[in-house]
Amino acid sequence: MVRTRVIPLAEQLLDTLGEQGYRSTSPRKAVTQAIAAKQGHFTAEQLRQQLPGVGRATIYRSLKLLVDSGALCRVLLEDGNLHYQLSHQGHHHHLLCVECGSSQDLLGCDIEDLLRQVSAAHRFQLSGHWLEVYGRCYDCLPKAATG
Amino acid sequence: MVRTRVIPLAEQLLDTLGEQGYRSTSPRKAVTQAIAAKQGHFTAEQLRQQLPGVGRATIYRSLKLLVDSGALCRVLLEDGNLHYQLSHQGHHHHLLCVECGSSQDLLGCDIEDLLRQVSAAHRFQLSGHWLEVYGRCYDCLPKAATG
DNA sequence: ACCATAATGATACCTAGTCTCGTTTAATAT
DNA sequence: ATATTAAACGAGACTAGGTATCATTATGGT
Repeated sequence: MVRTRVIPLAEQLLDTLGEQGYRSTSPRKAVTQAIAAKQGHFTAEQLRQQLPGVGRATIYRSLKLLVDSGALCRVLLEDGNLHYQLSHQGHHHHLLCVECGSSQDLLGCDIEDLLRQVSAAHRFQLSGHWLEVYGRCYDCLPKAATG
Repeated sequence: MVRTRVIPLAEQLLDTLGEQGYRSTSPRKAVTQAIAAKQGHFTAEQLRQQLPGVGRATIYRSLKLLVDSGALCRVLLEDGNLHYQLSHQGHHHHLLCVECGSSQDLLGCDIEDLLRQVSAAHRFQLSGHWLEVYGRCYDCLPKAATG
């Protein structure tokens, strides 16, 4: 069994940018570190409050680069707010916990198949879709019941 | 066969508001008429441009009332913009044509079932979801092919 | 160490929407 | 028909979230 070196997440994110020819600047380090320290999803605004030394434009620029590079993905919460979270795989959906903000990835599920069938039945040429699923994760069920 | 009187759509919308105790004012008439004349989805901004005589706040207020009353529903487009459209049924999803802006309702499909199964498998208590499907309707396929 | 240029932050701006408040108007009572 | 009064209105201030501009700074290659 080969033990691969565990690259800290922040470094990984920075490397992703590096691979695409983007420089490794100190604001970007701050942003990637802040992101790496997060659990679950977060907003640009949260990041901004956490990094008062980094300009607003820089934060939005960094988020955009990371989304474009596939390292982050955007998720839309029930309240209509846009959040970001680490993206571990290609296209997939999320079970978003409304209680603790965690999310589980929904991999290899049959939703795409179903959508393909349904679209075909409506003579509709499918080009994309957006799905978010809201609820409570197992850890948060007790809270919801007693709280 | 009973032939029911066809109530013009604008009147229907106004009646919906009336049933809930809201007054039938001339700005509201203008808004419901503009909506009734639309095909497919539209933004608050489009409505605003079409009705320069109606105040911004009034347009947003009317939209909110109509959404709350169930006559309209909100749809989120691929570009992240919020649109509105007539809502013919309860909770359902839409096949949104990115070409002409029309939409087909997806009724009685199995997506909810699938989501319930998947959630259960992840020990996740489902409370809601948001799904939009993008593509081209049958009428727009030729355009996409030749254009 | 130098240099070209990518990246930055301050700030102005923009879009989409909400809030406030003095005025108008619809629906009801007279 | 008129008076009454609360609902609804519009103007405009304000907010949140995000983008554009541009002079300055810092990075990475030489």
